[in-house]
Amino acid sequence: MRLDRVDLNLFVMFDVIYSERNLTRAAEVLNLTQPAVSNALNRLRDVFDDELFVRNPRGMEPTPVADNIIAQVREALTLLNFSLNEGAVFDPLRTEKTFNLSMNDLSEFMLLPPLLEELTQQSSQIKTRCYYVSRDELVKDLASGQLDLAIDAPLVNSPNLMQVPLSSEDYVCVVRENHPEVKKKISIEQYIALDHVHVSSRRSGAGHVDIALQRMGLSRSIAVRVQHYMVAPRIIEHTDLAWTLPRALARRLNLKIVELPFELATLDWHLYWHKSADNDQANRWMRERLMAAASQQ
DNA sequence: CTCCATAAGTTGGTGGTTTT
DNA sequence: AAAACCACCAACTTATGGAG
Repeated sequence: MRLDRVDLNLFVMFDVIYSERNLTRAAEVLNLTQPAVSNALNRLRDVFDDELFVRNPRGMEPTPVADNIIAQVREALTLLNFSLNEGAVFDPLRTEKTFNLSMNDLSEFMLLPPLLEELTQQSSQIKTRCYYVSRDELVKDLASGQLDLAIDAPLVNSPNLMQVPLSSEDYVCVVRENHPEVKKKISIEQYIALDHVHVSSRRSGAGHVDIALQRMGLSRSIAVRVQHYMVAPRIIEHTDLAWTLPRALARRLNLKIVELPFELATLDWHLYWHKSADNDQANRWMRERLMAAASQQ
């Protein structure tokens, strides 16, 4: 078999199938339908004259032949990928690329203004599209290239994802100015006595604050639970509710800030990208911009 | 029920031929 | 030599069958 008779894309598929051990998931990563991958695998089976993957309860398990060639295939793909990015020098001033970023509304609020300010100052043609992708879809979307980067809590783990800590914020409590009970400081008893706003993208389950309180044998009353950070400030303005939030956000609101009367772990955000984008100049450039934006807080 | 394979139909790209 | 045309084929899609 000669190389010029083989579709080199089949090796890309081989790499993904080997990682996923599942043709349906491999298809999602490759942005194809399941039968397309099934057919491609058949073509690859012809090339190697071997089954390459056999179905069993653990998924599509590689044959010894597949195990033998995977390392070389990956090495070759890495080299090809590298030469591809070498050739294309990324010029942020000329590229019209659209970056797709997954982040929640808090990250959007905190990071987009400094990021976009810098982009416009450089009169760059780069466009940004932000939408939140849930954690179970994140790895797939980053792998397929639908997403370039994601910002999330340090919970997402996958061998193919790269990550770097982006920011770390301690929490404070806010109430409206002229709140009848809360003055400059509050005790833990006062904190518990207040009714609270809680922000969480999940529909139920204990949050950060409540887990910390539980450890001390305490609990608080949550009057309203909402999914987005940016609705809470207006709720606080119009009620006597309290809200526990990252300090960097609190500083940007016209609300009374009081220090928490108990220890609470920081809120950490990580930046995620797929390992195939690690050497990509555009991706690397945007990572640096986001890290710079995060450090300006 | 989940996941892979196959069938049938569609489409976009390639190479060969003819026309300008 | 370039452009226009055409026929073919590979690889995709959707729909469906069938194995574990």
